[in-house]
Amino acid sequence: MIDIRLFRENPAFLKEACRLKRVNVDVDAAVKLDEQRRDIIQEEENLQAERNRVSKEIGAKKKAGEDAAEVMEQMRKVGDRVKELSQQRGEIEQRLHDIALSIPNHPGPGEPEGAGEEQNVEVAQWGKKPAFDFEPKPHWELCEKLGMVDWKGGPKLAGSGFVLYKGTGARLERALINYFLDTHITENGYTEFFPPYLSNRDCMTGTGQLPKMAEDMYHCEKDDLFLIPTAEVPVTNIHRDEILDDSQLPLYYTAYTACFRREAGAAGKDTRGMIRVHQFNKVEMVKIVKPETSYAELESLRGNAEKLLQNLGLHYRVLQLCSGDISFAAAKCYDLEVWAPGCDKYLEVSSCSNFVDFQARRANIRYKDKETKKTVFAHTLNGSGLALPRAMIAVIENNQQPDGTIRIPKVLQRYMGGMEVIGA
RNA sequence: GGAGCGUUGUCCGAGCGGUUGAAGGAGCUGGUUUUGAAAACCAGUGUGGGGCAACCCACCGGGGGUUCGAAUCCCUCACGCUCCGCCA
Repeated sequence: MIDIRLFRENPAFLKEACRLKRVNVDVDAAVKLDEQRRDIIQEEENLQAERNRVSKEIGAKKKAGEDAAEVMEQMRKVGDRVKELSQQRGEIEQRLHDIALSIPNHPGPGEPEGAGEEQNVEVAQWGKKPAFDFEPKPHWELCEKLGMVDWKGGPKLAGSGFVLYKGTGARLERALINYFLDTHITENGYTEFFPPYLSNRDCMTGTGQLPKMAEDMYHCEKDDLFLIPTAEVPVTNIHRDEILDDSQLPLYYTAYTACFRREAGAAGKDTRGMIRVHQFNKVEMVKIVKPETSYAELESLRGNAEKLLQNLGLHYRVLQLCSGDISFAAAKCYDLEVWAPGCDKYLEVSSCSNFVDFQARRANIRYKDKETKKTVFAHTLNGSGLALPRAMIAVIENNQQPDGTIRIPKVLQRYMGGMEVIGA
């Protein structure tokens, strides 16, 4: 959430954020509401102060055995008026809050401006597209032939957009998850968590999925719980409503979870294979850091994700997202896209974002700064490291051989019981 | 699902309906003492909001109510603990 003080201090900044993120919000209406709110507060608090003062006098009078009926009647009227004002204020604050929640985070200075993905800027590349002396096949054919996925099973069990991995397919998925997690906890200094897959409304609002993304999430009405669309939600919310000690920061957390997305607006896109599905696996990295370090932390976070692709020997490119393509809550974002020769396109396997204080403000994650002795909002970041099944697709399609077998990258072999080739 | 108990500041923990923003600890910060450290002693130390300011207001799990006045009484919801039932 944006700082509501900005409604009176710098509404232009908020309008700019909306314009850059291509979001339409009536900032001027909020500015007016904010003024009304302050007027009411003034009157309300004056009356409360009066009531507090007189009430003490009533106490004193009664103790002295004097009659206080008249002033008590007066104060009853004051109380009624306060109640009235407080109700008015409540309504205004609700509307103000709704508007505040719908204002996106301002992209940091120097972010490329643009309307959509066409304006994203490629900032790095690693490796190159592998050369095949045969026509590389798409993963759905390879998986079918090797019995790695039961393509009928997912739809039969849950519906289209669900995948039933099988045999070496299931094991390869698990190998990638373990490889990613182990790397983060042994080499990159992250602490592993294994959170619930359902989160409550407070968590969803804290990280910014609600109210905007409600349509994209699976919701259990009876319990008012949401299936998490990413581990970012539970992991970032671990410290919701807490004041951390300065010495605890930075916090590096990682978690594997399944992720659930209704993909409400994506009908017809990537329907073939398992590029876009309703349930997928992902290892996520989350950082909670001091403000002055967050942009540097974003670079190292991105480095952690990139290293995984490098060790798998997969060619990828890094995009810096333009203002219109950065997510609602983020200030700066890199996407890592891995090359998939069978699909003949780049696939997004990681999105690394700096949210600065936007999520922290919503989720109320603060820390006590030792130097200034102030309680301030922390900065939060997160990034995939990495998202399945796209990483799996890349491994399969890049390592295929003319006979349809698949070489297993060196770093994964120990997780596959020493297996070197699938289908040999 | 039923019954009982509980939820107070960074943490632990008191709290009769009126001067309690909240006793007492712990922690933290500063000071005295010490060759230095520890200990001891003294002082300070919550969050949010309104106002140029003096200052004022709100906050004792969330929401509502009673009252001139609520951390304290009532209702309700959430969470936690204990016991019972049910299931694994």
